Amino acid sequence: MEDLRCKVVGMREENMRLKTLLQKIEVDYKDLQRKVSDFQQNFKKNGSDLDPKIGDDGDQELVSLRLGTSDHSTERNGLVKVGLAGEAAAAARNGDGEISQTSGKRARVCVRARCDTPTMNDGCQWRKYGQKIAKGNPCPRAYYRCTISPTCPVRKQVQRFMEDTSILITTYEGTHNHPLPLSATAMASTTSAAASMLLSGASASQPSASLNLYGQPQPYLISNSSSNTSPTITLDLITNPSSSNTPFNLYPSASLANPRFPTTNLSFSTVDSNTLPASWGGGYHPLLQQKMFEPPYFGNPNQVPSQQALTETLTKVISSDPSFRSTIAGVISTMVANGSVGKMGGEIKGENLAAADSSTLS
DNA sequence: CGTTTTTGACCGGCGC
DNA sequence: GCGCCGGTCAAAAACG
Repeated sequence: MEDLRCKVVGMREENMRLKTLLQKIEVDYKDLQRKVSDFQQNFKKNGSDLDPKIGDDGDQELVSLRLGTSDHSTERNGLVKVGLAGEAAAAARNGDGEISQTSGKRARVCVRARCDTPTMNDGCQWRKYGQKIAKGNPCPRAYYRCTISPTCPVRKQVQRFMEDTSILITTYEGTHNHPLPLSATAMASTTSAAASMLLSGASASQPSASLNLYGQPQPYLISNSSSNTSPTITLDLITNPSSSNTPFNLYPSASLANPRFPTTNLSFSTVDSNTLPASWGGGYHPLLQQKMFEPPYFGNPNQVPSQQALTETLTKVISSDPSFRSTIAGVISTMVANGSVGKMGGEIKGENLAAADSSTLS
């Protein structure tokens, strides 16, 4: 009983912190947006070789900051239309059919995670349509397509990591052309934000862009072909015992350079948890799942003592890393746009997201 | 009986 | 041009 009261008090404090955090995110986002706007204007004035299509759509917002929500009008109507940003961003940039740097190749988001089940439950419905033994990895690679809509082009590849078969490597490709179930939105948001970040980096021909994540080679190569043919961003959700204390790492440069496209790696490993969320069924970013949206009655008791530390780390990460900020903003904006926040549990709706305004976040 | 999975065949891109 | 390889197709099998 006493324990429960402590937890409730803890949750309230947590909510207050998160509320503050969200306000800070919003302020940072606006600041970032302003900087991007300035950046674009400078480029226009200076006759830069940056893709002229960027920022031409009137609202002075970089595609990359849209975090993968491919259709604003749809979003405003309360439908969630999220997915990998590759096609959406490319389409936005190439409204007249102009070929961008991606050369028609879709951005891929590769999620590496520790998972016991054959596939990660990301909330979507998938139908397996093929399986292959890829060269260099004895573990078969399975091919799935989204079956929520018969016309949905989204595919995913699932393969076990050769050197540690408990690690599941899921590669998403394409953009959902239909509303997603609630449970699938956060994963799609996260991957779409990641893909947006990748494309925002890939679209810039100069390394000076503030969101540029260019040139972060993969520390592990899953197979050498997929990453060679498409720009790929890797979300690493695997605990790395040797990692530093920050749960969010941009991998330092490694020796495996991608010959054709940049590969960006984002690590969401935490020092506290040594398992990946067994299920993405909750549909949240693992960090968010643990820290923001997990109702106390579902909470893992083992995580309670470290919550404050994690919160502090999260705060530090968010305030220090614009890319992660973008990812979180993407998730939050999707939730807000979907009106789904309240369903996600706890006081997050009434208190924590009161300050969140979808029009400013999306 | 409808849906999903399995699995060999096929196709296209790429390197030599 | 040829062979290799990844990705997809589609018929058959399995499943619920």
